[in-house]
Amino acid sequence: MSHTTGVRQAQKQQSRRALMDAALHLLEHQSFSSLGMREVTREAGMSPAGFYRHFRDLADLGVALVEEALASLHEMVRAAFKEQGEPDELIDHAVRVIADHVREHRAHVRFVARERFGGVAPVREAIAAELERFTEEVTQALAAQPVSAGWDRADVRMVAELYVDHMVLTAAALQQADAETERQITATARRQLRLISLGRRHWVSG
Amino acid sequence: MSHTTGVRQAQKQQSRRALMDAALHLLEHQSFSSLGMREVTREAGMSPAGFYRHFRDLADLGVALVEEALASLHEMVRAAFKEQGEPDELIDHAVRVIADHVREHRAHVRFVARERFGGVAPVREAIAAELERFTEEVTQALAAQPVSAGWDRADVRMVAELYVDHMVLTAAALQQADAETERQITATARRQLRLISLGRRHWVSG
DNA sequence: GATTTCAGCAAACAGTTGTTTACTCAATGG
DNA sequence: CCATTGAGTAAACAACTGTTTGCTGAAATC
Repeated sequence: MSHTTGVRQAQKQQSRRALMDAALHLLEHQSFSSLGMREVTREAGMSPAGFYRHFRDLADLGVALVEEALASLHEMVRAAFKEQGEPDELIDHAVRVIADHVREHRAHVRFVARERFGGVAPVREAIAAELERFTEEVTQALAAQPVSAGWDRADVRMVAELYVDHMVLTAAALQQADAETERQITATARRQLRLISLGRRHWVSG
Repeated sequence: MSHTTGVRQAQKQQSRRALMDAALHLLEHQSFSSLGMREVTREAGMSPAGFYRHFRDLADLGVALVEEALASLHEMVRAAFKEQGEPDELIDHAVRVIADHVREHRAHVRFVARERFGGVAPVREAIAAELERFTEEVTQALAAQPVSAGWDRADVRMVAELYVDHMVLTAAALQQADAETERQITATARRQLRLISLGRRHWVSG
């Protein structure tokens, strides 16, 4: 067990984490385009030049953050759609899952919400690409539901976009809310989802 | 007519406009928190010190931009709700009004979309306050419609938030779209609004 | 017409920025 | 054990930042 190889890689990855965590921490009070790389390395306890061993750019680090932040979403939706029960119960469950996710990954959520339309093109585009994949996944899940039987694919996709946008916006609102505001937001979100789901059941596609 | 008083104020306001226009122009490629005030004065053709004759802060200028950008919305919604006709026609009209507005005020729309969750607190809060007033206005307009007869005020408000969020998001998407993408976005938006309006008609409040 | 006001300027201020250079020294692999 | 690799450092770089100071000259006031 004394034969340790890969120690070096582990140390490097630890530094990389430190940089990303430092950035994530600083991003709670500012937006990405105002972030300085000296600022990040300072926060991470590293010398400025060391940064270049890990990222070419700050934008490069930003893209890494996007992938990290949105990776967990895919399994989230998969789990949410596997659930079974009354529509209202499914909605309650989905909203609860989102609220939990935000509470556990506040910094990541804030970052995505802020930079979705932010000023740094590579980051913005990475988020768009990831949300696109996400929307496609939701589209497929919705298409498999009995309610969508006989629907145009475009109509299913349209509903998926509505759901995804609503979810992202709810997460963005939750991320900056205290306990009482969180209650209000989730209550409203549940009713909005119920209204949308009502519209779905009465939609005639084609 | 040679007796010119107020010339001074007019010149000052012209410089103020130049500063705001310069900022607005720079904000097409970056976000507000990365904006420098030397950058703004340079773009406006003014010396750095001159800035302080008009604004205390860059944030101060940002808030002024928010008010300018969202001022026109109020008359927009008033006009849209005064219209009469079939629900689908109303939706088509509303979407067209939004698309026109975005085309005519692209920079303002981009600014609001970007800074709604941006990194500069005073700007973010000014947008939130203005959108809140806007949502309240929509709530009242919706409450006056026959469809909302007997509804909880909270339910009406919930629908208003859904509409406003959807409108802002649509505008944000349109602002960075070419002609073909614009067609797709407006087509989707129309269907989404129809689905929501369908949900409204089948909602049982209370 | 003399006096006051005040928008805008030039210059200087101490800090900070991103990037490059030559370096150290521990982990690696033969 | 010895040579190589490469993560992280310290120092220096020109360029830029926001803000203050004293000034100029045209518009405003009396």
